[in-house]
Amino acid sequence: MPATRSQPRRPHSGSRRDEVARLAVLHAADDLLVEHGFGALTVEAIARRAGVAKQTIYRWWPSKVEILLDTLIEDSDKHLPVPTGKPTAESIRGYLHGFAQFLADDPAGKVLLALLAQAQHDPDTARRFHERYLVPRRGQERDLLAHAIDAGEIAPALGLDSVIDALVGPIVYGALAGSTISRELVDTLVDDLLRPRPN
Amino acid sequence: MPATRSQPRRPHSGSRRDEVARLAVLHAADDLLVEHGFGALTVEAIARRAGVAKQTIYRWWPSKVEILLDTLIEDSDKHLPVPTGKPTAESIRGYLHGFAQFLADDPAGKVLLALLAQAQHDPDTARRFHERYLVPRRGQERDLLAHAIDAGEIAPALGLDSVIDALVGPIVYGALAGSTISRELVDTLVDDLLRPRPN
Amino acid sequence: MPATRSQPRRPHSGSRRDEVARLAVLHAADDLLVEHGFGALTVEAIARRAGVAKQTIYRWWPSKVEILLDTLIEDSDKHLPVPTGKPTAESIRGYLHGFAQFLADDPAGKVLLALLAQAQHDPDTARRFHERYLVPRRGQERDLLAHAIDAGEIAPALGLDSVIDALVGPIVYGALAGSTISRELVDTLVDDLLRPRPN
Amino acid sequence: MPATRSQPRRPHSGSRRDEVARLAVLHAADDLLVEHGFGALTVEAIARRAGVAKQTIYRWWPSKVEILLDTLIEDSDKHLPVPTGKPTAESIRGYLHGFAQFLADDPAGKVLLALLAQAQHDPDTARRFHERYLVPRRGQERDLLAHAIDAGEIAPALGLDSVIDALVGPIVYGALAGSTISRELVDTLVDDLLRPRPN
DNA sequence: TTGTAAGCGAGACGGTACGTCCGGTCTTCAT
DNA sequence: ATGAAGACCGGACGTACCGTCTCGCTTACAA
Repeated sequence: MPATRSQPRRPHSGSRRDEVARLAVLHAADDLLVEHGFGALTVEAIARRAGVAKQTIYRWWPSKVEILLDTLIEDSDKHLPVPTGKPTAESIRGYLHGFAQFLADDPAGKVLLALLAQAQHDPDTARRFHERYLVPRRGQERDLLAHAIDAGEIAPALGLDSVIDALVGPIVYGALAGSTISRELVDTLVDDLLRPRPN
Repeated sequence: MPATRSQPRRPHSGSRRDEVARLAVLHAADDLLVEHGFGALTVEAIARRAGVAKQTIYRWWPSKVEILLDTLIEDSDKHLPVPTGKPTAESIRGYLHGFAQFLADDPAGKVLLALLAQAQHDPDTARRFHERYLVPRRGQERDLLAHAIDAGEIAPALGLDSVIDALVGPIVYGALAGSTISRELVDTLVDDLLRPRPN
Repeated sequence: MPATRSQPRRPHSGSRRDEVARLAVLHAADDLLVEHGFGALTVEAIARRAGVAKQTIYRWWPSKVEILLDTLIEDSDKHLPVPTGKPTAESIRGYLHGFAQFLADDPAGKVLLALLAQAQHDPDTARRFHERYLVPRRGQERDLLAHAIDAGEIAPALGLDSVIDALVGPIVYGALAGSTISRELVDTLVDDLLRPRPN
Repeated sequence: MPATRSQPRRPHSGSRRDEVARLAVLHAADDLLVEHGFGALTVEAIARRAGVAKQTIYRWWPSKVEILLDTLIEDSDKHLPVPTGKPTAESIRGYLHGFAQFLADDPAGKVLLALLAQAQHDPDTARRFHERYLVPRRGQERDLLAHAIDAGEIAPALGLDSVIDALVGPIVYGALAGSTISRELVDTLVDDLLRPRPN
């Protein structure tokens, strides 16, 4: 019986979705993941931390994975946009360095890794992670490379998807395995795979 | 009345560790993982499937992750040995193709992916997975490359770990993301990263 | 195209209490109780069944118990009035037989039993049930007997409340326990307790 | 993470049912009912109060009603046995007075009333309450009266069940309605219904 | 004629309890 | 000593209602 609570009880928004609650959930999930890992990321803990009823979470998200997808999509568009300006080899290189740093340092990078991991454990997660994140981002990346090819900036010997796998794979794998990917490695990959010497 | 002892009831061994039970647990874990995914891989389910008491599992393995590690190490040494004979660029290429196929088709490959995933969720898993699998195998792979360099078969421009990350990363990432890594991609990586043209 | 207004949508009444909604709630509560028992009698279910917003219920009734009290009082005055005409032993006997039948067959009888039951679980219900139902009715019954005594129709050996308890108790208890009270029992009680033979 | 608990953790009993836990549950249920009413009698509260896991309750009792039935049967056999010795009118009278007091003062009396109430709300409760309590006890009471008739101690004008309803009904109804049944009422009922004057 | 005030259906909100599942620890008993 | 069996505490799951609230609409009455 928590009758001693004196503060005036944040009024809720009525019959429209409560944006405050929505953000509280997203941030609580993010924080819990970063602070205590995916294992501690239970719906109950999120609700507790966000100061929100469990039902409010279940009303809007079918699973905690969708919560993470929401935060990942927002943050990844914000912190790691795929370059859209004039496509140069340098902008691609910069994007890849940014990606490595995103995975290593940004909370949203942990979210990405957690989702990629959870996708191995649960087919539904895999499907949704592909639909909502991997496929759209892969599309943007393909565009980036295609435009750079059109502009004559790069001339990869492999198909677009293969090149992207070859560039992104080591970065992601390094983050998963806990090793740090050297800047040199990324640079070498860019040099070797995107601008094969013409001879 | 001959039927009082209705079924033969495999007798257990008394005071030595029961090898039958050990194998039953390993196989049950493997089967459950392949058939129903990591999410269905509970200790209770393993015990049920193996026809073994839960306590028998906890007596010998501190967690289900160690069970998977046991199966992974046995199977991976058996199905995907790191080449130890005369080191050639071709044997390395063969090893990488074998690795891709191992991840795609072999049940033990699913175990590897599951452990790599679980390592993202749980620091203990990460530590043990590194200690027992990643580090030893990385050591063998480093030896492989070092011997090939000594033999003049390859001449990578990057450090050993970076090269391995660059070669293995795309394969693992492809398996994680569900895409199929083309043989061509592996070949190109081998060509570009291990035998840079001397120009 | 006459069908744009697909269903007529009963308009509500504006700034006065909506009598249609009031009756819908009372009937919904009654029906739910009879059809699915008190356990299914939730405010949400009543609102759903009555086609009424939950808030409309909470605006007018402090609890579902008050809804039941409203229906009980209306129905019990209508279906089981305490006789007020010339008081005879026979009218008392008839009232008791009517009471037994009311409990056994009338939906409002189920409401009475449910409230008597709920009063055991919740002191507020007990208080309100006494105030609004038991006490007034007991008063009418006491008047009935008092007038019959004045008229020389009966001569009970016990106080009024005790006699009423002795007459009504078995009927109620029979209904609660699910047994059927025989007409003979009621008749015997009336004979023995109201008209003790003078010798 | 309640890691500060210093007390040595009552060890549990292994693969046999834990009698300590069983009694803790029964007493917790009883206490909660008496102290805070049936409304506060949730399975979670019982578990909390008994210091027992919820699952331990669900393992042994299908519902909280069965818990109450267990306590009622034990206590009611102990505190209010149906007389079995030489059957006299006086022993019957004593039993009825004891019954009135049991309902008014004994915690187990509250349990009986709560179950009788809950039986009105839920058919399953009704069925089990009849099977496990009402029917057996009614059988004993019928035996008591039958023996007393055989012994010439009483000579009721009604059938056994009707007599019992007439005697017990007012007592139970009084307890339900919160009124106190006078000793005089019980005595009068015994006199009038069991020993009709022979004229 | 037009505020304005109240009632209305709808439904989101913070909570509590439900009954189930599994984790990891413990004890008993047969082998 | 080992292993099968299974009870135990703990705690998360996803659902159902609770009682409160705000929204946008409709209607009736008063200015």
